[in-house]
Formats: sequence, structure tokens, C-alpha cells
Amino acid sequence: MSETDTFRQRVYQIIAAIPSGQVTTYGNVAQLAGSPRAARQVGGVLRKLPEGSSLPWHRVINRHGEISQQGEDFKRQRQALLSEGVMFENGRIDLEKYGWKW
DNA sequence: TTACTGACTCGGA
DNA sequence: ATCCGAGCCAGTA
Repeated sequence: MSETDTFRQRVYQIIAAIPSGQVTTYGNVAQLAGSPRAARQVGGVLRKLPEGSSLPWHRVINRHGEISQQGEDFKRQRQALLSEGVMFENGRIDLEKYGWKW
């Protein structure tokens, strides 16, 4: 991770390292990227992901263990997680159980 | 350059 | 536990 890396590039690298079947929060990604208060910007980066990106963006959720997206994107994210074995209880994921611990 | 936007989070009620 | 207001800051226009 070089000095000239942008926040976005760091976010890409971090998310690419989240294992299948595990999740992390926007805030955690921001912290690992070196800007602990930029959780919102992590969402901003993912919102503008290039079409056909292989980045596992669905493994990023909010601090309550919920999917932050709406509509069709919400359904796609939920399905992607379920297919990796991540279970929901009342619309929430148990971060103690599925949270990514590096 | 300035001005908005918002896949978030924190703290108080 | 839930709700809401305020702050945040990289992108974008």
C-alpha cells in the first residue's frame, strides 16, 4: 500500500481480502483504509463500482449487522450472502459470528 | 474552485 | 432496544 494510493484503491484492496462467508462493516473498512470517520465514503466508493467488478461488495454491511441497500440491490446482496452460508435472524447478521477477524 | 451528495456512525433521549 | 440530529469526508458535478 503505497503513499500515493487513493482512499478508493485501499477500499478495493481491503474488501478483496474479506473471506467468503464472512462480513465486515463500512466503519471497519474505513478504519483499515486509514480514515476511521469515512465510513460513509466507503459506501460512496461501492455505489460507483465499475460494471462487472469482481469485488465482493456484498460482504460489507452496517454496524447493526443489516444490509444498507434498498430495493433490488438489497435482494441481490441478501441472496449473495445466503449463498455463502451467512445466516440472517430478523433481517440481521450476527457480527460476533460472521464478522471478519483478520 | 466551490457546493452538494449520501451503500455511515455516534451519542443522546 | 429504537429513533433522531449532527458530524463526517471522498466523490462528483
